[in-house]
Amino acid sequence: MDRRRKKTRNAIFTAFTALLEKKTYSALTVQDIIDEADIGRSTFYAHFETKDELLKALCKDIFDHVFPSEIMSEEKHDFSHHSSFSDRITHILYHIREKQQNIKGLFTGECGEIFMGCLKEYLFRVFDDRLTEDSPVPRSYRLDHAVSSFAETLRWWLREHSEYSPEQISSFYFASVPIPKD
Amino acid sequence: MDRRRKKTRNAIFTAFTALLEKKTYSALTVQDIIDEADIGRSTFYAHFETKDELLKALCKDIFDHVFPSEIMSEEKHDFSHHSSFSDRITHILYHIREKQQNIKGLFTGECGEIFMGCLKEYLFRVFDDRLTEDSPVPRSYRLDHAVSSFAETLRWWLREHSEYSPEQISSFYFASVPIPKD
DNA sequence: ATAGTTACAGAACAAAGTGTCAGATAACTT
DNA sequence: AAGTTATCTGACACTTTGTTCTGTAACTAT
Repeated sequence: MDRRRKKTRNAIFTAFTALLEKKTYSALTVQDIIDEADIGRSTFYAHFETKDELLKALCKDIFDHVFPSEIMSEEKHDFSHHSSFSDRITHILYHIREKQQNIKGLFTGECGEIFMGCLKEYLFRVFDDRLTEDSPVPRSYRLDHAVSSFAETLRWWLREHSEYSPEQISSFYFASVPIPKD
Repeated sequence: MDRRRKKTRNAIFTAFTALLEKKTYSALTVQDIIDEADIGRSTFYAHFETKDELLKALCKDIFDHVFPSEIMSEEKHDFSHHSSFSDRITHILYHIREKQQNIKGLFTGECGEIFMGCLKEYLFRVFDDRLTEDSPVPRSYRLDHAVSSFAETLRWWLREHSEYSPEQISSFYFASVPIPKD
């Protein structure tokens, strides 16, 4: 990828994240981003069709870091030789905390819907093979519940309770959701 | 309240809900609502300052119906003589299903954030006194988890699994969340 | 019933944002 | 060194926004 392209893309991401600390997502205009990133109008549209596409691209960037391929279900075979499921969850929590500053503003406000939606897509793949087989409750419900609960746990954590450690958060989660820890 | 005011307010609500089935919330303009409701421009602004305020008002209207005062925690004393907590939950589920058509579009898309936020405010009051006292997990987390899980349960139900009865949904919920049923 | 109040329609308005397009310059690739 | 690609500046028509004005119709209270 062209250096110039990388540089501009990054400038847009940085401006976007910075602005989200001052304004809400819906109040944020493309014009604001252009001014903050100090780029030409057409340059923005050369990178992203809309504000929503920009947000989605940013989410993907973040989650590709938070969920490295060895943590995803598909590759779990290598991983599970070394560690339990709750270890995988704790790993994810550490990665989330690293990106805390970028993520915080995305949980709240109107962009939360898109951000949480993207987060859940990744989580579905993490939790998909962790459900017990026999239950009177539909599998679809249990998977949705495990995923949604974890996503909301992250939101609760970063919103106002970041004093807890990743290990503590993990224990809170497994104490509240019927998912085996290993 | 003035008849004319009620009538116009209702026309706006109706137009708004109707439009949400064709367009997403963020793509919806005040102009669209004005045209659909067939009212003057200044009339809209005489009722609501912004699109968001309109949405919030609609949410309040819906939830004041879904959560009648006798179901809310404050008034539980009268209620609990006759029925268990899971009965109260089932009552809520019936009310939700009644308003299904109005609610469905509000769960998804960009307005979901505001809608879910409003829903949770009501739910916090319903669940506040239903938590067990002694637990190693912080009370704040357990309350947030119970509320979020229930809100997401409703979303799951109406999104793609409305074939289940309120009683079934209630049983799925209590099977997955550590909250006493009575 | 009459007088006073309140809500609405219609139209006009400036201000701001949107998305696109052309031409010029600079940075990159081979 | 030549060709490609990304960016920049400026401009464009268009839509949306929120406000203000005037006249008219509907309501309320005495």
